Amino acid sequence: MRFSRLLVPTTKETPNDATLASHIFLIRGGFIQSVGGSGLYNFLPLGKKVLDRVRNVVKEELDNAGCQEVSLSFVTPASLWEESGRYEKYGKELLRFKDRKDNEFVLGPTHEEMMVNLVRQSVKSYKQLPLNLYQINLKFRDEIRPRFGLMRGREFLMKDGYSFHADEADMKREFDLMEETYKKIFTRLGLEFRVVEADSGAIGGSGSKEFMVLADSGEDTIVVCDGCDYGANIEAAVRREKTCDAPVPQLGKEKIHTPDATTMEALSKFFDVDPFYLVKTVAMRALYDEGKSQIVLFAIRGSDELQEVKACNAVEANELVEVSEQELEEAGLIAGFMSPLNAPESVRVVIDNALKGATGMICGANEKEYHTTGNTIDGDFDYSDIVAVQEGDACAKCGGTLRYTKGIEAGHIFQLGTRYSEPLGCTFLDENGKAKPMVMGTYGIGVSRLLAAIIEQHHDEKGCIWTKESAPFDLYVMVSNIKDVAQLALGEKVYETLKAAGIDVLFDDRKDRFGAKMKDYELIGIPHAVIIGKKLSDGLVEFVTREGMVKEEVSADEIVSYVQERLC
RNA sequence: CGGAGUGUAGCGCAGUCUGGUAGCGCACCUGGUUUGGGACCAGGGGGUCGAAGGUUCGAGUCCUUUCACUCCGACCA
Repeated sequence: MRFSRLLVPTTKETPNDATLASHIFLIRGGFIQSVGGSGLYNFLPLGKKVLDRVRNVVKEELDNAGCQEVSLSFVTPASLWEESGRYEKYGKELLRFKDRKDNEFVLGPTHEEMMVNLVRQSVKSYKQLPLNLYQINLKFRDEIRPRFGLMRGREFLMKDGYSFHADEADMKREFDLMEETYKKIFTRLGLEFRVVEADSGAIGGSGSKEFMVLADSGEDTIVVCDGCDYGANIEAAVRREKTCDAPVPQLGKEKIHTPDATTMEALSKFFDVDPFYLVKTVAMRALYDEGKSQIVLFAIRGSDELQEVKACNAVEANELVEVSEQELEEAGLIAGFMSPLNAPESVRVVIDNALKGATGMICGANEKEYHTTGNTIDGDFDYSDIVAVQEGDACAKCGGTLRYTKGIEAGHIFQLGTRYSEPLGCTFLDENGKAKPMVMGTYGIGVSRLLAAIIEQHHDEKGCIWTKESAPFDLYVMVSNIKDVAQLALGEKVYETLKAAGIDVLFDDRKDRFGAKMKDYELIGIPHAVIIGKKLSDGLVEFVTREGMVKEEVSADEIVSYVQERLC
């Protein structure tokens, strides 16, 4: 491709809303273009090329693993979503609309329902199983707050795969195969990543794993162990039960006047006890289908933090929202002095596993300006793991030290079981002619997000540094001064020869000066370049490696074979 | 959803306080010079000043309403 013919609107200036390297360089490099903000982007020729190359890597590895590509309608009938029960569960992120006949539709944010619908219509026998179908298609999620360019757009390209099995064991086999396949994909793309245990979110199911591309700018916090290979999203991370060196407070069962002790810190000072022996009670409103809701008190140790996703799962709510003091009062609760022990009947109580059987605990009294001491937590409550693992906690697996790191969720695989096949009636006949729901797995990769992830990991202050398999071109060839007949002639020859040899070359034949072209090269970030310039009079050209901007002088006569050698 | 901010040329911004015929940089077009680190000179095109209503002889500027976008927060009671 000749640069003079390519639409690459590179800019010197940074769009004012871009803060992340990937966002800045993808826009400045002319890969993508914002569509009036709000998380929508156009892919320009360079961006489309990268997208296609990444997509091809994904497709090749999946096809190798025996998956089959399909393409489902992006517009999906609302009735399917009602059938699965997700029409409400998914909430406001579902973009709903009506057609001229007043039929309701949604733009697919993920396609479990559609794929199950496809399979239930065409698969009837155990002989047709297992089956792994995927597509690489647009998705739309009406995000609360789109940001960071391609990292969290509303419309995005996603690979979503679904597998169908006769039994649990076969589904697990496929799940492991997908984990291996995903590792190959991310490795080929040149990414440093970590596979971690995860929460299943709105998709549902159990035993899910996320593929986290490690980057400080990642939106997810992941917990990793120094001692073993344990890794988990903070939303799902577990730890070895915590202990406290400070002694159990020897206070009898009493009600104490504690006027200003409305925070854990103040309470800890007031009684001079470690927060470990305080009960922190967090009130939240749990939202359910059909507008139902309930106030829930989550009780954890004062030294812990509530993990909201875990808490939400513990009460099987669609969402947790905060509760105003007024609402608390109406429910018979007093902010700052709440207790799970004698809570009003209308509120639900969930107690963290770590508190089960705890003694000597200090709690609110459910009475203004009073706390009670000497409590033992042993009642007949709902117990659940609802705390956030903290840095320095001990690994449940090996006892090593856990620490936080940041990651970009690039892939997520789930063991779904019959979560969708059952309500949607996706059954098959087994060897005995009995109808059974299929056992499913589902597997996603954020393909457009991967472009951002690659740049987050591979860039410098000057621009992008694409990895071999993601680069928009294999090689960039620059003629420094196109008015120099010898330079131009060599450039044309190198371009044509390498192109014929199957190398994808971007040939910079623009009239611009050396500096401007160099800036563009560095911004666009093709892995290697050949620069034909002044030294051609001495029979020399330069071979450049974008990573580190390493320049090597090569004889002009040998440059073609040199490039072929280096690019293989 | 709460808080803050911004809407003026394709992009980045000034002008708004104090009302008087819309400006700068980048990008773009024409001609010329220049060619190893985002060149220079000369000329040029491009605007319903987010939208609606109001005040005024006159509104980008003041008032009211509204829409959009961006940032921060979402929880330790």
